[in-house]
Amino acid sequence: MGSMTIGQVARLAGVGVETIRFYQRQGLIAEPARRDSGYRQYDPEVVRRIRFIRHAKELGFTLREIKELLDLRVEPDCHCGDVLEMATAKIVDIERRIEALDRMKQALAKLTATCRRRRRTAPCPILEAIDEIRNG
Amino acid sequence: MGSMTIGQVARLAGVGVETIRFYQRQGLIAEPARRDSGYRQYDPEVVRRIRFIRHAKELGFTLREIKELLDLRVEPDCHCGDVLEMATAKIVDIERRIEALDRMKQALAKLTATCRRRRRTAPCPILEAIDEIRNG
DNA sequence: CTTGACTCCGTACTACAGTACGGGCCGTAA
DNA sequence: TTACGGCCCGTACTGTAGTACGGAGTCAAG
Repeated sequence: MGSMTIGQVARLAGVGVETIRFYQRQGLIAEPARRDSGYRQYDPEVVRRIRFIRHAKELGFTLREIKELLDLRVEPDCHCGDVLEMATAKIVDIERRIEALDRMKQALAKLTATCRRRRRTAPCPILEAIDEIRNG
Repeated sequence: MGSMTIGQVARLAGVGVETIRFYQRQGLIAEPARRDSGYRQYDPEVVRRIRFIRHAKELGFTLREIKELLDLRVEPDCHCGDVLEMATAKIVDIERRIEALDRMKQALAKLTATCRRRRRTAPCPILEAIDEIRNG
């Protein structure tokens, strides 16, 4: 019973079948056992692993980084320091991205406000103003 | 005097020569005048246009959207409404991205904090916890 | 036992935004 | 005049993360 097809795993993990094959090729998921027919036989555990990948992606990690994370995980004693380092770097990265997005938002908000207030004859301030925006 | 080579434009605009050719192919920049030799002759105005593209990119617009923006700009009377609509949609989009990044950051921050506090024998909480994170 | 859904494989294709390549012409300074 | 850097062109390649395709074999229900 403890064995699932790729389609079952895909449905449970919330990804497509092709995505699983792709993750396999990328080394994010181990090559599973096979039936005589060649059909992949998955341990239900792999569902957790794919969800891990999904969530890590949502956390802003790339597949490459996720692979590193998963590889660390496999090592005998988990090198928490390495994980911590990656996570901390990722936080800094995320903060920078938030700041940049916030600047974008402020700039656009100001522009749309001006735009809504403008007189019929005035030029569109958004197009005029994008030139002025500096990032950082 | 009023005419520059592609290399000069590239330097002033802060992009590569190939990027300018690429923008040309994508219709973001008009095909410029040419010398007899075939060399592109740019009006310095194009530097502003490329900077516009760069800044719009920084504002989170894709090249496709930037093209629309630039095309709107060309139309006789600027349809500010359309621009406003795009900008407003972009603000909503940016807000969503900020929220997602903020959730990521909170999650990672909590994890690294736990990680730093953990006892030698405890499992690495980051790897353990990524499974638990839900995104909105 | 047949039908239809599922799975196999490798390859090719998608979008995005460039970046690189190679062979050949052009422009300018020494 | 020659050397060197700049520019021409089309095409191909990069990386990221998948998605699609097509022909063949397989599984399970009716």
